[in-house]
Amino acid sequence: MSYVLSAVAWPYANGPRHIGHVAGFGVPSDVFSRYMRMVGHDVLMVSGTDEHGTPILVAADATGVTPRELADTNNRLIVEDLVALGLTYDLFTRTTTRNHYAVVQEMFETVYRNGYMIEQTTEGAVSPTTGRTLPDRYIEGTCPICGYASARGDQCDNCGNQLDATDLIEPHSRINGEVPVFVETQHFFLDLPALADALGEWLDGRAASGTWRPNVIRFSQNILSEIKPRAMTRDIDWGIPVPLDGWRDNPTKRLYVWFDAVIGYLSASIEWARRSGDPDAWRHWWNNPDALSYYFMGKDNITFHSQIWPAELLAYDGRGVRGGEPGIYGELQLPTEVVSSEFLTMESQKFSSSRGVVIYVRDMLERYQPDALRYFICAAGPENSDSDFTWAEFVRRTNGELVAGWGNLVNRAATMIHRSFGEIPKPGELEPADLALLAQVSEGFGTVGSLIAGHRQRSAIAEAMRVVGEVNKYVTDQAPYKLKDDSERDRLATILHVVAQAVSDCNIMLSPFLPHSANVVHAALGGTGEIAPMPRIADVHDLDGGPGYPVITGDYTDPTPWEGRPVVPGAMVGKPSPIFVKLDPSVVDDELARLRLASSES
RNA sequence: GGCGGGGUAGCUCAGGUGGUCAGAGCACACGGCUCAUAAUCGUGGUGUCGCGGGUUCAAGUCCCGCCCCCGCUACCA
Repeated sequence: MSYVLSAVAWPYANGPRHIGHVAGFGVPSDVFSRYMRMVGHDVLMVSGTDEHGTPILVAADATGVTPRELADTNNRLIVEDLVALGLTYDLFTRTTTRNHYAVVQEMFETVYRNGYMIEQTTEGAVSPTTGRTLPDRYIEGTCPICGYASARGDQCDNCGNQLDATDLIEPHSRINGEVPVFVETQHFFLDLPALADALGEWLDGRAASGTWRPNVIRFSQNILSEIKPRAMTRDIDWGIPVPLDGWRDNPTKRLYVWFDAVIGYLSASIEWARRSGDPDAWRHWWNNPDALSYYFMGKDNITFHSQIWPAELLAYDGRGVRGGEPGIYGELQLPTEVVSSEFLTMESQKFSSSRGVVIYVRDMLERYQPDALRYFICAAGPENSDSDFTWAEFVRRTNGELVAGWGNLVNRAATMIHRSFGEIPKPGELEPADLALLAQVSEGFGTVGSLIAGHRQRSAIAEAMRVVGEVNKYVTDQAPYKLKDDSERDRLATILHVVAQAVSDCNIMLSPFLPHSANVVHAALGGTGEIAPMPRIADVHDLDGGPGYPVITGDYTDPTPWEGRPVVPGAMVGKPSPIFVKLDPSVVDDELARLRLASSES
């Protein structure tokens, strides 16, 4: 068994998250982590909210609060949403903890000492009133090539040409309309070319493993060919101070949000260890060459996980052309696999909070069961290509597959057992049909498991549902409801025992995908305790004297093994109530009307 | 413009390394069953695999050209 790090993308705390976000990083990472625990690995699943950077500063200014206040609000919203979805983080923290600041600064200092942070002078746009850097994207003007009036500082959306902000005719800030001034400014650049060979070697090795999704490895190798130094500091007053003399106390220089955000995987692991009582426990996942690490995200984050983050690690380890020595954390391991998903669209449109094309996790969970959303994401999510969320498809998947396929099987099984015996009956001698069904279910664990391990969750859940279909077929074929004579009582007991066993096993097989209902099904068949662990929110103190904050954590030790588990004859089976809520078809029109309203108001 | 992904039955989509690869689910039709949230089980598919060339004994599956859709394009998380 191995140490497995589930490194889940850090949701940005400039607002609540929508279902596209959790489809990309949330649910897939949780399914994977739950499964890996069930097969016996030591899983550490960490993440948190990413709270630095210009967008949060801008959003805070717009609403008249401090960036910290804005982050506090959104951090708690996001924490509540992710817990409601049942995502089993060992620790979900945030980037504004003192622990994170210290880890980030240690990374920077070591990378700097090893010679991979180079100081350069650049020209940047700043707001004359605030003195803050204006990122190119926040500058608008007329395109010097085609004359389009709303070209951005980085490119023109009309003619597609790449631009420099200084090229724009009549440039102005998209934030407040003022004319930016261009000034010379000093910044630290991560010397990616000095790390390119090591990065390439690592990527080649990962490519050779054949386990990465093809588009992810291809994209990663592609961007390596145009690698150049990249600024890791900003002219901004919201972020982590640069830990060097002359910079540390400069209120206008901070580390780039992406430099610090990816370090969150390490800092969260360290925070988890410190809270666990064994402050060095994180080293099992980070210093151990045999440990495995999987990074889950949407495709817009690939660059940062297959280039920037590994480059930071290589620089920290001293493995670039300039050599060097690791810092106090020792030699840190690079990602085993970058598991990127594509994008979910909404009724064929790109999600857009500003245009009202969106459904927030919170709104979804207020109206529908968390496992209904999880089922949709697992069965139809953007795993290897973009996929579309439509309300019609959501209702169809829920009613036709979850309710009619799986929920109904549980219900018919429990009803028959309850009426005939009131408990799980003792089986008589098993007939070939009984053995054949149990064998199919048993094989399902191997098939479904290897699909989850290979990040093919759509196929995995489809296979599990196919097994569910086999059980439904068995019930129809054996027709236990026709066995009413006393002379048939033994056979009836045997069939219903086999059904109970098969349903119980399917439930374990589905539990990584549908953890909430797994516990309900388990109880309906007379089981005790929970077979799928659930996360909880804990309000904690900052370990180093900062303000307190909520975290997601949980006890996921002693997992249900990934295999069939004998049902216990004699366990009480009461009259069941439906597991899943069947949706009224009017849901489609109602939700589409809601969507139209939201987009017309925006 | 560059890079990437995609165009397969009415709909949603599977189809690593070329030879049962022409498929699944939904929808639809008919039949069975009645334990179950009218749920379930069985039977039924004559599709130019975007278009045009090419390689090959053999191509959705490889090569070239073209058309269309989508995403990304990094100091925006």
